[in-house]
Amino acid sequence: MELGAFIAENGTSLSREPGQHVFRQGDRNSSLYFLKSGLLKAYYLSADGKEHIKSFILPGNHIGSLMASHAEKSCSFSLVCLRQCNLTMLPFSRLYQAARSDPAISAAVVDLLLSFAMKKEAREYELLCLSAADRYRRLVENTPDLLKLVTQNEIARYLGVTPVGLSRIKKRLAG
Amino acid sequence: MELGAFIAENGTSLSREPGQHVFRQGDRNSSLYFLKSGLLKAYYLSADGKEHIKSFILPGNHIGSLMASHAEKSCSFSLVCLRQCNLTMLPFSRLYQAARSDPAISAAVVDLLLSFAMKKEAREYELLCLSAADRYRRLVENTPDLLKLVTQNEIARYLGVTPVGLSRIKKRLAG
DNA sequence: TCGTGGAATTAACCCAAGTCAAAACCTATG
DNA sequence: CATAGGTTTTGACTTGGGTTAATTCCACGA
Repeated sequence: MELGAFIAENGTSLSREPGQHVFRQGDRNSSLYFLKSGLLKAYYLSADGKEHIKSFILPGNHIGSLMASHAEKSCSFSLVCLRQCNLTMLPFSRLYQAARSDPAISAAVVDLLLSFAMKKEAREYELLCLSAADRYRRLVENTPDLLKLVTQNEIARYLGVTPVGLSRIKKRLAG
Repeated sequence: MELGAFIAENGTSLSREPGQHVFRQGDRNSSLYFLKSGLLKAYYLSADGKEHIKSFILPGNHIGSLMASHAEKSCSFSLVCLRQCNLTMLPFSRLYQAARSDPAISAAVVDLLLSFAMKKEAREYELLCLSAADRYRRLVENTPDLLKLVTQNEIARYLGVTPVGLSRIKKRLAG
C-alpha cells in the first residue's frame, strides 16, 4: 500500500500502555494515526459524564480527528488504548503536502477519506434505522472477534445502550 | 470554486419535478449530483416499510451514493425531489480521472470528501450521544430555515422519531 | 482455597417513545 | 363557503430501555 509506505517512512512511531490516551476531547491534535498493533477506543464524554463509544480501532486501521485537523476546532472525542499499542503518527498537513506533488499519495488520501466516509455512513444507517437489538445482532454477525476483545460494557456503549440494557437485549434474543 | 467549475463544464444538467426520484434504493448509480436549485431528500426504506430520512440537500450541496460508486454495491438509499430541482450530474469515475492529472481537482475532491465525512461524523455524534429532544433543539438552533421547507412529519423521520413522537417532544419543550 | 474486585445479570420502578385511532387544524379548490 | 386532502395534535395503551441497587459470576493473586 502506497499510503502505508509513506506513513511508515515519514511518520514517527510511538507506543502507549493500556489506559493511556493518545489525545483527549478538547485537545488540538491534527495528526493521523496508524495502528500497528493493539486496540484503541474512540469515545465521547458528554456533559453529564456519560461515555459514548464512537468506534474501536483494530490493527491496520487509521484514526484521527477530522474536526481538529480541518475546521480549526478541538478534538470532539478522546482516543485511549485498551491494550498495549504501537502506532505511527503523521500530521495531516504533511500528508496533504505530499499529496500535492505525488498523484499516488493523492489517490491514497482519497481512498482513505472514502473508506472513512463509508464507515461513518454505515454507522449512521445503523443508528438511524436499526433498533439496539438489531445493531447487536449485526455486530455478532459481522465482527464476532470484537466481542472477545472488549467487555460487554463497552459493546453496550458502542451500540448506544447501557450495559444493563444490553444484558436484557441478549436475554430476549436468546430466550 | 474549482470543483464547481469542473462539474459545470463536464457534467450534464437535469431537472426533476417534485416527487420524482433521482435514483432509488437498489439502483446502480455511481454519479455525483450537484444541486443548483430545489430541495432533495435522501432516505432509507426499511424492510417493514418505514422511512428514515438520511438527509436533506439544499442548493449548493453535493450528494451521491458512495457505496454504489466505490464498493460495487447498489445504492443503499433513495434520492427524491421535494421541490422542482435543477441538478448537474457527473460520474464519479470522470472526477477521479480528472483528479489524476489536475492537482487542483484532486485537492477539491479531497475537500469534498472531507466535508462529507465531517458531516457524517457530526450526525453520528448526534444519533449516538443526544436524545431526540436535544437533536430537535439543535436543529431549531442551527438550521431554522429547514423547518419552513419540510413538513414536521419529515423532520421527525430525520431526527429518528415518529411524527407523533416529535409532536410530544415539541409540547414538552414548550410547556 | 479463600477472598477481592470487576463484570454481568436480575429485579423494581419510571419515563420516553411507539402504535393505533380519533379529533383538530390547515390550506387549496371547486 | 364548503369540502376534501393532508398535517398535526391528542388520548389510551404498550413497550423498550434508563436508573439504582442488589446479587451472582468469574478470574486472579495472595
